[in-house]
Amino acid sequence: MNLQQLRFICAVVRQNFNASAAADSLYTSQPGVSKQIQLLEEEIHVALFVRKGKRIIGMTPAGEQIFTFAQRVVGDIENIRKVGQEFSQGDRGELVIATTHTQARYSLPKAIKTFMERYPGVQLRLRQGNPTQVAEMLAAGEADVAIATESLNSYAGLVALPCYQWNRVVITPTGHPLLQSQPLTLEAVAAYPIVTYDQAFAGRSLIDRTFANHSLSPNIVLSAIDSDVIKAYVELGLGIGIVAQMAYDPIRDKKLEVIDASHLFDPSTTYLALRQGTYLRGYLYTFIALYAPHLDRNTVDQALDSTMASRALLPLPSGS
Amino acid sequence: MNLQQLRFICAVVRQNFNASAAADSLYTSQPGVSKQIQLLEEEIHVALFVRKGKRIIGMTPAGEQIFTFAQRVVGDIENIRKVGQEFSQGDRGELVIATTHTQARYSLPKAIKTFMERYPGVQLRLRQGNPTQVAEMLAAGEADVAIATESLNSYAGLVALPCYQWNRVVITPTGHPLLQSQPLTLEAVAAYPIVTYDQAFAGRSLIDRTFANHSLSPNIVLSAIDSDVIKAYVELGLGIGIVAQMAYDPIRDKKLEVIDASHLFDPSTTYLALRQGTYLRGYLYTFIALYAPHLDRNTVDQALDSTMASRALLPLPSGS
DNA sequence: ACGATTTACGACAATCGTAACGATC
DNA sequence: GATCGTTACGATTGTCGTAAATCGT
Repeated sequence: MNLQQLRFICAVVRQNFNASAAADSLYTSQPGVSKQIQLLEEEIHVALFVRKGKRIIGMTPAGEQIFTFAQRVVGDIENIRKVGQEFSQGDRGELVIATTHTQARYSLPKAIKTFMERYPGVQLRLRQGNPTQVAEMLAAGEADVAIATESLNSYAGLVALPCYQWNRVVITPTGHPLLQSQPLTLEAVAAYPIVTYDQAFAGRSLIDRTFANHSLSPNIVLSAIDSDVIKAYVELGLGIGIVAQMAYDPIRDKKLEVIDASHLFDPSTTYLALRQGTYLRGYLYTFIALYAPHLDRNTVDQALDSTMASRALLPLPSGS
Repeated sequence: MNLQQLRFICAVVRQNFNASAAADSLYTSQPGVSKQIQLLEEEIHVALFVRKGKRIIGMTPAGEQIFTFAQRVVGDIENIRKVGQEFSQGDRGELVIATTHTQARYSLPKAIKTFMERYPGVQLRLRQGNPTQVAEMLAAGEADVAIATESLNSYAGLVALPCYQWNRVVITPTGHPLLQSQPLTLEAVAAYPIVTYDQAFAGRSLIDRTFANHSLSPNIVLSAIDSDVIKAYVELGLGIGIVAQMAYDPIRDKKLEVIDASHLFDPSTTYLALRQGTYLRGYLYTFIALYAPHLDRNTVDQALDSTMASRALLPLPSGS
């Protein structure tokens, strides 16, 4: 048995049972992948993959069980590498943050700036996507940490930590009639065409729910992935915008006016997620503390361990 | 990086930082072990072991962290092997039970007999030792399951499941004066020389505690590891015996008389322990259910997982 | 001086990639 | 016919064990 063989298994599964794609993803030849998998199957006398003729189309039950172990092994090898880097070159390395546009653009810059000054040897990479993609990147090991407002809680193998709460503002072109209605009500907002976030982004589901709870059917004329696009279309007069408060910049956004809407919507919470069972580089703790000061090293460790704690002894059965 | 390298690391640690012993335990040459470890250290640019000159005397902090991961990897490789065996030859294999003499002699035979009839292809091995050794055998992966009355709860990485409760009897040579004292009291027992279990065996600590709680200092003239030895010396008239009830056999032990002592001592519980994170062969579940019928497969799985369950989300800090 | 570790070296085995073949959609 | 997987083969690399050298107790 081999590490390579286990890596190949994981890659083939992750590439939807396509051995060629798996080979590409590991920068090796496809025959090598096939052969190693065959060798392993031969060694343990069990078929791991279901083949239809020569095509791999799925896993056997044994394969599924073995896959879970193989995954953990591959992850642990990665962990060992990270420990090595941590001790050999503590403040050099790579930090990959998977996040959404809004976080990358508005909530992260400050922490990232401080971090880069303190760790000039760390290469920072931002990988953007929608919250689901962000969670998947983290789960697949393509990122060290994920930051997003939705979808991070439900993923198995990930631990989500609350970072901060935020609420929304309504933005309008200058001189918009909505600016007169004081105080702002949901009904007033729903009377105008609305531009806001795409489904599954930045608490869009909460916006929908809020309107629905008041039996309102807002006219959402345009939905976009990021706050900047929304602002641009609001500037063009296509409608009023509902965006995260942090996305409004009074200096930059001179052509927009802002009305606080925190009394209309429940606050949303932005989470930071980590993969369970992974070794965290020292500078990652630092970064997390910079971004969310209440998440110090102990708190983070505890949260990651809390899933492993709480040993429960079974009670004795009533009979002798 | 290599599986072999990780195995070597684990072996060296387990052999108290003796590379030669590690090599022997893995049936390979000692230079090979040294070389592979050096190669790994070179690859990750970190010393794993602390050397005094050429002698390995301990681990570096990095080494300790890596060791924990290496251990898990080695365990998972073993798990993969077991899954393979389970699916390729479900009712063939090996079952190693680490247990104490009393369990092996008096509580296990019935379950083992039934088990062997049902699984003629499984090689059963009983490994005996004192409760601490039993726990260590299990933790080291030298046994699949451990059964003992003490010391199984405190071990990290092991999960202990209660099997059954039992109490003690006093045994005497025929015609012993103690047989007249009805009902039996602790004071009466303490008046005679006593033969019972060795320290750390079969609830000996509970016996000591019970006497101590009554401010009695029993005269324990002989302590032995197993019930049979105790019975032999009681037959010789060296004293009265305190043994587990199950160890008294009215047919075999014709030269002994028995007095129930369950009103004098609190019951003891015999536990069955498993290593966390190990794949359990199907027949092991069967065996456990034969031995302790309330421990069915689901119950066991749940107990093994319960340490991993209970995800807890941290509360938000009070300030936004 | 002995036990233990590292270094050196040679034989062997395993792995990898290219090329050709077979099957499937 | 294009994609995907297996087979075949040669070059390279890595691994393992013996023998010798080195270090520390």
